[in-house]
Amino acid sequence: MDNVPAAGGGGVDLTNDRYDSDSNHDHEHVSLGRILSGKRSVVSEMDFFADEKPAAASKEILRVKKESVQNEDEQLHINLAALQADLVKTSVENQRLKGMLNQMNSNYHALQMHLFTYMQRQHTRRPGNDHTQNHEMISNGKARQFMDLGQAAAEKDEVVSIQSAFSEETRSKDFSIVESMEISNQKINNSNIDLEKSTDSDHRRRIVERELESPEQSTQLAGSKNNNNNNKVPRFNSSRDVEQASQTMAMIRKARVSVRARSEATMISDGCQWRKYGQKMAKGNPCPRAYYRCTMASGCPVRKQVQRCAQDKTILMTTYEGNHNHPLPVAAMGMASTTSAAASMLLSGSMVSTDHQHGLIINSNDFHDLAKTTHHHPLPNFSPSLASLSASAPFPTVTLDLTTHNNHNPNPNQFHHQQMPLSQFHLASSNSSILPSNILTLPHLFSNHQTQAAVASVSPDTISAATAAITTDPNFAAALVAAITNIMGNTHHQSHNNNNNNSTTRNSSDNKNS
DNA sequence: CGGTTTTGACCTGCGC
DNA sequence: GCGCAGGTCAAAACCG
Repeated sequence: MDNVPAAGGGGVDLTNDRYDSDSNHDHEHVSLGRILSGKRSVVSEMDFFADEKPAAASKEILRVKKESVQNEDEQLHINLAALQADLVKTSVENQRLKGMLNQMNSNYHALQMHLFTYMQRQHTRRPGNDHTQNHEMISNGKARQFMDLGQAAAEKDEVVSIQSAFSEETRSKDFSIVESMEISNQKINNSNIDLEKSTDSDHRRRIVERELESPEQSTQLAGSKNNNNNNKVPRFNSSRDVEQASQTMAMIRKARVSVRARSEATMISDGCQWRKYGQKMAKGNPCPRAYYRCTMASGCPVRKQVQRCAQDKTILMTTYEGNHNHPLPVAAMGMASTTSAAASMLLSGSMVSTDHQHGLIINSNDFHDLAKTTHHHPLPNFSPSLASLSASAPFPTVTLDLTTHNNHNPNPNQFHHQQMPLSQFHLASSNSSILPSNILTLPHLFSNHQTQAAVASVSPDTISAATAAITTDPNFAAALVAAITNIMGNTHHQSHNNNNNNSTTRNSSDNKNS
């Protein structure tokens, strides 16, 4: 290219002046043929002066060059048009997402404020209440309010109206998080109004019971926005339901977040300080399981278990349990929101609907909505490649499997072949030889290409840090409330069905340390 | 010397 | 009631 004189340039004029009188077309063709056939490998300025018909040749070169440039222009225009079309589509999608985000955001915060007010009121009405975490909740503001749902749930007959907003009925296909929050808001509102009028706890209890016994009223409270939701409003019309709700809340306190990630290290650093307090040989796994306790603050209840996968020893399984009772360091908080959003989305009944034939379906588009709604900042470059929710384990366990795409795959092109359809994917019993059979698998929550790339590039350390932070995120408990009540119905059925396949089934071997 | 790790003993829950 | 397995305790060892 550099060797070709510019069209209309001085070089061309110069050759024309010099060789204008000669018009040997054969020679011209020979020269052109040589040029076009590439036999003259380099068309330099020196070549033009040496040739008998450089002017004609250069014109032809210019013509060819011009055609080439035109072709490139056409190609550019096509690409530009495609880009512009993509931009328009993206813009439209952004507008739609913004609208959804705003709506969810406002509802979410309204619910937070109502719940906070409600629980604060309960706290102040019980002078003997020594719930330290309640105190923290009040002192730290709304950031911690959801962390205490578990404690609050101990007062089951007072919190049940909140629970009911996250009923199992959220499994219904068209039951959105916004609707759930609206119902919660209105029910909490109603409870607050009644409670303000009441002066004694018995009266308050009667009010809650009245609410439980009159689901139709609650339905009306949920508003007439969507009549189809009338039959989706929670119904706690028996003491058994209340007891079940109480059990659900107890489970929440025992909820776990588990992460599978590839790592050579014995324990991946997650920004927190841990002290090992035990090690055991677990059944069916030659690798010992290590038990760690958070030592960043005295009395922090968070514990974690670290164990290598029996089938693939490059996979490190880290399970977190409990909520930190202290602020997390930046290192641990960096990716917290995204992972928390993943857990929230996974657990949120609003995102999961029921296909009675195939199990649960989750809409991948909703993840980003919820992530932005609950965390108010762009997603870090972290996403779990696979998440699952154990329904039959003793404790509800969210498992984020980051090994599927966060592997050492030498061929990045295979990446895309592994992807599930972008819009929806089924949650079905896992046949994986690594994942426990009792864990419901949500294949790939994050299906856009950007997040796929992020998954491919994220480091195990970061993953672990993010997961540890899940347990500290105030939204996590809230999401658990929704999710566990959501899956309770399924849980009971599936736990019965899966009892014989439970991965925690014990064998007769003695794994005790000796 | 204080904090952490190791490791055998102990506790608890569950199934038979 | 017994055995098994998971989980925790706590004394000793280890480490910086």
